[in-house]
Parts: sequence; structure tokens; C-alpha cells
Amino acid sequence: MGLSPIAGGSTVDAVLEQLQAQVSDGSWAVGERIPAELDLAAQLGVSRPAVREAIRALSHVGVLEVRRGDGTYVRSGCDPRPLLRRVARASARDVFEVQLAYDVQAARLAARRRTTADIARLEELLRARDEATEPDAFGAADARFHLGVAEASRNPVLIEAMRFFIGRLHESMRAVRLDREVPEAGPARHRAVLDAIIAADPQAAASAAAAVVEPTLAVLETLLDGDGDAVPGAATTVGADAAADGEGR
Amino acid sequence: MGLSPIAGGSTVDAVLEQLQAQVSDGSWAVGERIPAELDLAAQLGVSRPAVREAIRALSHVGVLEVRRGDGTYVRSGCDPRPLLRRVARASARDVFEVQLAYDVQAARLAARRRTTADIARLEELLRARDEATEPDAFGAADARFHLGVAEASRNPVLIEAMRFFIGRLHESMRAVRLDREVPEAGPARHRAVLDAIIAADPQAAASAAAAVVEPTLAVLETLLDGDGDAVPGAATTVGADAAADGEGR
DNA sequence: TCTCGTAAGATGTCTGACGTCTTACTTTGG
DNA sequence: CCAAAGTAAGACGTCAGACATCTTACGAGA
Repeated sequence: MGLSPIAGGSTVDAVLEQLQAQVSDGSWAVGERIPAELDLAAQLGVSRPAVREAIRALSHVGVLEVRRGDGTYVRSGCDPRPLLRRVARASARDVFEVQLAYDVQAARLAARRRTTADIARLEELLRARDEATEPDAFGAADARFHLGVAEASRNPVLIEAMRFFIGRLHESMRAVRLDREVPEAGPARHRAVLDAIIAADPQAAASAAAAVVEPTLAVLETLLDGDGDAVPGAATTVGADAAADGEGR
Repeated sequence: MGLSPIAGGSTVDAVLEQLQAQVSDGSWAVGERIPAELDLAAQLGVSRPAVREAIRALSHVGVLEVRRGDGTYVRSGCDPRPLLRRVARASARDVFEVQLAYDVQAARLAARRRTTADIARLEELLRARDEATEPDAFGAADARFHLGVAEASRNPVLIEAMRFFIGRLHESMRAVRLDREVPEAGPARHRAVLDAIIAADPQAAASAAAAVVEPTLAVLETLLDGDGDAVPGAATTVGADAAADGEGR
């Protein structure tokens, strides 16, 4: 599969798609060096800035790697943009379900790997969470406790994934004004998570973590129910306009 | 917090960090319009292309949204780049642990939401997986089955997350030549997952999904254990740490 | 044979310009 | 007085050319 001249639509986005296609279908293998910017511009019939922007965009999402003075190399064949697009337009419920998966796994791993320092830190975070009263402060303290558990799991990928998803989740709920209406699980259930982590009991920690989120998820489910699968994007979509999807290209 | 002129290093990256900082600390609220490219260029003391590249990079990861003829708006305060960087440099084990979280949750949700059509499709995928013999073909069939379970969960975020992480996981393992050495769970355990999904038993499906991945994870653990963080540059390095992070970009 | 210097190639950045779309204001007709 | 159409201003989209800087590799010299 070769490169074909760009036709219509947004030039940069069209270039971006072509480059991604070359990577995805293996025409450009991982680790390989791709043609120079000027060569690509000539092949595609566009200017160098257009090619350059597309390359930079792909490098910022980890698909390409630019080495100054040397060239541009393929770093990974997996394109994270579909995931990012999905998360940006996802319903609060969908994000919440993924967050549940993270919480359970983080608690399980934390129970296996926590140190005494972790326990002390988590105790402090849990105390701060209990003491918080104002809605905003409470939400922040709650997030910090969940993140604290993730940090005790010693898995940097899990930590960053939770950090990102928690942020997006709060945004989603704030956008639909649900952050004040959806009740949070009480201190008791959070205490159970920490106790299980202290007891170094992965199974119990996983169960307790699920018990923390399940009630909230159930409320969320009833609040925006009726969706099922009949209404794909509409109802709870946080990303404002669904139609905007076709915007770029 | 205001904008300060760019000093040294990579101009575009410096601009990018400043823009991200403005968004992160709330100086530019979500939904708000940011200054025009020319204004930003003047404030930062750089050229318009530099500002433009930074803006495009942030728009491609969902932080900003550019509306032609109108202006640039803040779409989200959460920056996914830390997550992407982490995943790019993660060890196979760390990615695997996250993948385990997805598998368990996908199986649980699939057990609750699967249709008869899902069951038929999963049966077909499982059969194809059992029949595959060649390593590459088997790996692909295995991935398709796991993705099939995710699709039955009816959670688009979970589906895309699994698609991305499975891809990165395979890349990681191929990079260190582990894809041929790490044994896959046998047909029996996969059969158990599908049976639980058919039986509409979320709890059993979750357990079965965990049972599928746990053995592989255990082997992985012993294979590259002992490294911990002692051998930074080695094959599966998790990126050792923060130090190596400076390279990218 | 090893080391150092130089040249070629590639990316990094800048300046300036023009095209096109969106938005908002103004004007005109009812 | 209100509403609709037309117009002008602002902002992003793209392009062109040029120069700076870094990396790499090749070749000359010790």
C-alpha cells in the first residue's frame, strides 16, 4: 500500500490518517524510519508544515518518535486516538464502569504490595476524606484516597490511568450536574477497603473496592436509565454535541 | 497565573507546557475560549507556527478544540499525555495487570448484557481460537476472543481501552521476545468464561476471566522478576523511572 | 588502526502572505 | 418597530521560502 495524494477536507487530518494507515497496516514497521518530511510532502502533494503537524500530532500520542537531526521513527502501531475520542464523548456510566475496574484491581494489588508507609499515608487520606464537608473539597479528598490506593499498587500504568479517568469522570458528572446529586459511598465502605489492604488480603480488598463503587453506579444507572442500547449516543453524552464527530475530517 | 516568555529548549514543547498549565490550573476554564494564535504568539514571544503546533497537539489529545473561523476552546482539563507516556514505556507486567482489570470487568458486564447474537459470535471466536495453531494466528485469535467479550459488555470505552492495551501489550511482549515463551491459558479456562457469560452469571464470569489471565501473569512475574528496578535498561523495563522520561518527546 | 574534523542530511523555527470560514454588526425592507 | 439579508471583521488553514541547529557518517590525518 502506497501513499496517495491528498484530496479534500482538512489537509493535515488527511495526512494524519494516511500516516497512521501506513503504520497500522504494517507498511512502516515499528522501529523503522519513515521518509523525510520533505519527501512525504512531495509524495502527498502538500506543504511541509502540513506533514509536519501530522507527524507531531502522532508523536505526541506515542505513535511516532521524532529524533532531531536524524529522522522520524515508528514507535508503536497502536493508535490511542480512538480511545481518546471515545473517552471524550463517553457517558458518565461508561467511564464509571471502567473506573470500577481500576479501583478493584488497584485495591487487589495494593493489598499485596503495600508498605507500612503506604498504610500511614492511606490512613491520613481516609481521615481527610472523612473530615471534608464541602462538596468540592470532599470530591477532591475522595479522589485523592482512590489515587492513594492506586499508588500503593506500585503499577505506574494503573496510577496514570486512574488519574486520567478520575479527572474525566468528574468533568463528565459536573457537566451534567450530577456531581451533587449522586451520593458517595459512606466512610464505612472505604474503611473496609483500607482494612483489607492493611490485612494484605487481595480478595477482600477487591470485594470491598467493588462495594464502594457499586452503589453509586446503581444510582447512576437509574438516573439515566432507559438508554439500554436503544439510544447510543444521545441521553447521557457529556461531550455536548454528538454530531461534532464528523467535524475534523 | 500569567504567561511568561519562552526561554530555552524546544520552543513548541515549552509553549505546549504553558498552555497545558493554563488549562490545568483553571486559568482557562473548560468551555472557555483561549486567546487567538497571534495573541498567544505575541505574549509568549514565539512565532505563530510554534503556537499553532502546540495547540494542534493538545487538540489531538482532546484537551483543546479548534473551531475554524471562530477560535480555540478548552474541551477538557485532563491531560492524557502522562498516561500515554507511561504506557509507551511500561513493562509487560504493568500493562498485563491493567489488561487483567479490563478482562474481569468486561466479562462481568458481558454476563449481564449479552444477547443471543453475542453468544453465537463468541462461540465462533472461541472455536477459531481453539483451531488456531500457528503462533501469530493464535495470538490474533486470542485477542479477537477477548475483544469479543468486551464488545458484549456494551461499553464503548471499555472496548476501545482493551483494543489499545491489547495492541500495546502484544508489542511489548514481541519486543522482548516473550510472546513465544509465555504460555497462554488453555481452552478450558476460556470455555469457562464463555459458559459463565452464557449463564448470565457476572460473578462467575469475573472469576473465570481472572483465572484465564492469572497464570500467564504469574509466569511473566517469575520470568522478569528479580529485575524489579535494579536493571533499568533491560528488555522490559518499565521505564525505569522518571529519569528516562526526559528522552521522549 | 584509531581518532578527530568536516560535510551532508534532517528536523526546528521563523517571517510573511493569502484563502476560507464563522461570527457579529449593519442596513434595508416589511 | 421588527426581522431578514448583506457585509465586514476576526480567526483559523495552508502555503512558500529561508536559515539555524543537531545528528550521523564519511574521510583525512596521526
